[in-house]
Amino acid sequence: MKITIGDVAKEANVSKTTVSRIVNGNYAHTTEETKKKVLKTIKNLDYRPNALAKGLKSTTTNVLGIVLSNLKNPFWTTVLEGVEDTCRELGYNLMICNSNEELEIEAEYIREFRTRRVDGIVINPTVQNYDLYNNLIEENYPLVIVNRRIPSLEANYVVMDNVKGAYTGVEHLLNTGRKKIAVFVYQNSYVSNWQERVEGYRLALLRNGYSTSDFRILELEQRSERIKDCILDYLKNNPDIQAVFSTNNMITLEVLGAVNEMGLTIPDDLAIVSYDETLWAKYFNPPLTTIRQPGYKMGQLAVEGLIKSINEEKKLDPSTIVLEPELIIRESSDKLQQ
Amino acid sequence: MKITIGDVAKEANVSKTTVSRIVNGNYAHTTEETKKKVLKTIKNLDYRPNALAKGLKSTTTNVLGIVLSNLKNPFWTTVLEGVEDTCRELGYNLMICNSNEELEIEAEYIREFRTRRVDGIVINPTVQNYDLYNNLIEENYPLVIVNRRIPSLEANYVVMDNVKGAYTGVEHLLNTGRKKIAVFVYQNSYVSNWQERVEGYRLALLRNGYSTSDFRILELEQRSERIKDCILDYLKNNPDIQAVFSTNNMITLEVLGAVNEMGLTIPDDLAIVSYDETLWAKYFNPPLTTIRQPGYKMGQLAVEGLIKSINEEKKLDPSTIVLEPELIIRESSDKLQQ
DNA sequence: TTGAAAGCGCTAACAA
DNA sequence: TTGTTAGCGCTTTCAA
Repeated sequence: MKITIGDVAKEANVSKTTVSRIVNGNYAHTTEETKKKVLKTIKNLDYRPNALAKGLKSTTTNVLGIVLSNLKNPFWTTVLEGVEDTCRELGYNLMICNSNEELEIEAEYIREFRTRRVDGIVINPTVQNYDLYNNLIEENYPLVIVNRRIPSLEANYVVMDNVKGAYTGVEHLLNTGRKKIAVFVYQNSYVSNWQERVEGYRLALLRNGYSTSDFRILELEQRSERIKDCILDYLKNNPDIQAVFSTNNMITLEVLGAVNEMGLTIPDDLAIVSYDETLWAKYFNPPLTTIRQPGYKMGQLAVEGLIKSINEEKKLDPSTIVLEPELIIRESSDKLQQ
Repeated sequence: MKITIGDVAKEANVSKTTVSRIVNGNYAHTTEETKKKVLKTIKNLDYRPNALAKGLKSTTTNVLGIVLSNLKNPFWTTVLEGVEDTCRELGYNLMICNSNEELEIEAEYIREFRTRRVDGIVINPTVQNYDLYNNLIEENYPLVIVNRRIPSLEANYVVMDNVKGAYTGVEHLLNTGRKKIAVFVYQNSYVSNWQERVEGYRLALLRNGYSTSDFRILELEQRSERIKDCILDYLKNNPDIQAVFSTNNMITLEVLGAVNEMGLTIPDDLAIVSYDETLWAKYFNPPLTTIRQPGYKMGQLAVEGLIKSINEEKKLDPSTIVLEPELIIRESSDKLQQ
């Protein structure tokens, strides 16, 4: 039924070795004539090499695995695009899975990737499976961790400068005349990003003459259905707030919902700066000021680094790449009119 | 270095056969004692079966491939979620790639999937590689086509009822008092969906007492940077238009941009109904009336059908599943005030 | 209940 | 330049 390398060899009257060489573009040991002959029979028989057999023999599959934690957030779609494009360019295929922030699923998928002998793994970790990540690194399994840092784990990272992003956003709000600024953030002690963004907020206030008593921090429960209600309560109880710095694009949507419901005007009643540039941000009325993260670039660099460490003979020193976010100023944070 | 089934066998003083049976949960031929012994050594040695070797032998990989055409559109993220979850539930892993609507890339990826012996393929086709799809079907390669129909190709489809979705949306606009309704659509003669949505628009007008002379159809170039300009021109040249039926969520965003720029008020100056419910639709001001497509369900049914046809001995008759869209009414199409 | 042995399709060291 | 041969790690038939 299936055409194998043996069928081609027989048909072309050469050995399997010769066919193998030609299939793999290794023409150095072959006359032009046999090359042509073999190429022709390959075409005639519509021969397709079996990647499983090849992988079994060569212990390399040219497949990479990626573990994401949330498919809904469009930021990850951008990262995935970068990953996918780069894989294609460099001749790799991609296995994808979604841990949905659950430890067990993450562990199961990593195990699965190893069983399938993927050449390397890109992961946005739940952060909580420390032994799992550590194990991978100890066994020298090619791995790049993206977006989140894992405390005290030496590894290859591609992450964003979250402190700087938040700092820039909050300072912009101060510069446009806001004095009472709140930050909205998910509570999750494992994810460094969110703490870093709050840290950026704190720093911006402190370095601009404010004190810790000016901090206004609202922590929200990520999985909750009641996020908008929490935001409504908060805004009603703190009518002096002039601006919200939102650390996540899903939170931003809920803020906008709450603002609509309260009949507030943006930016006069409340200015908004939001993390993550999205497809829709510039189409809102008024358009949203956002902090754009280079997600595509993150995906690209992760794959490039991964493939580099796959190809390297000896273990490389772990490296951390930090990417810079960029503030995109739009009308949701226009200068305050006095 | 790597632990193989042989290492386990040696360590446990049994044959490879016995280990193989136990690894695969086949305990029928084994005493409780050897089972325990083997299970223990597997754990001790941290043995991981090699999926490549297994696949080579059993000619089945438990991997599915999916070819998407556009990662940016959040509709596809939803579909992907359905696909991913269902794969996980049914014990399959997923390879993903993005054709980006390009024929050559689509063909290359399909070839790659076959080389890797994925057990089946889910595809949102560019529609233009007819021979490629036909070839797959002739060779009885498990395949499910989602979202788009390919003319005169008998295959397994999971698609949406686009005529009905558009019909419902346009009729809703008529019912709320609009008489001059335009439809905005991408021009692409290959994609049935868009033609079907225009068809739904036409039908809704005709069945409600309008004639072909009332049709207002704006075709837009998908890859163009000038979409908003085209929309602006159109709206300025046709000031009598009371409502826009947008067949795509990206077009909708451009319409909103144009509306903001012209200073029009929604829904009084212009009502909007848009294809595809999105994360952001309900947070706009005013919230958008949309047509929700069951993308998650589409992904789920595609995978379930695919696995069914993988497991079936004899070839099943091709089946087409049509999913129903749902109109979500919000303020962007509020009743017209006279 | 257990195991020996053949072979899945391919690669590569070595020989010719 | 070309081919022979020995596996890669696993499953499975058949025999013990």
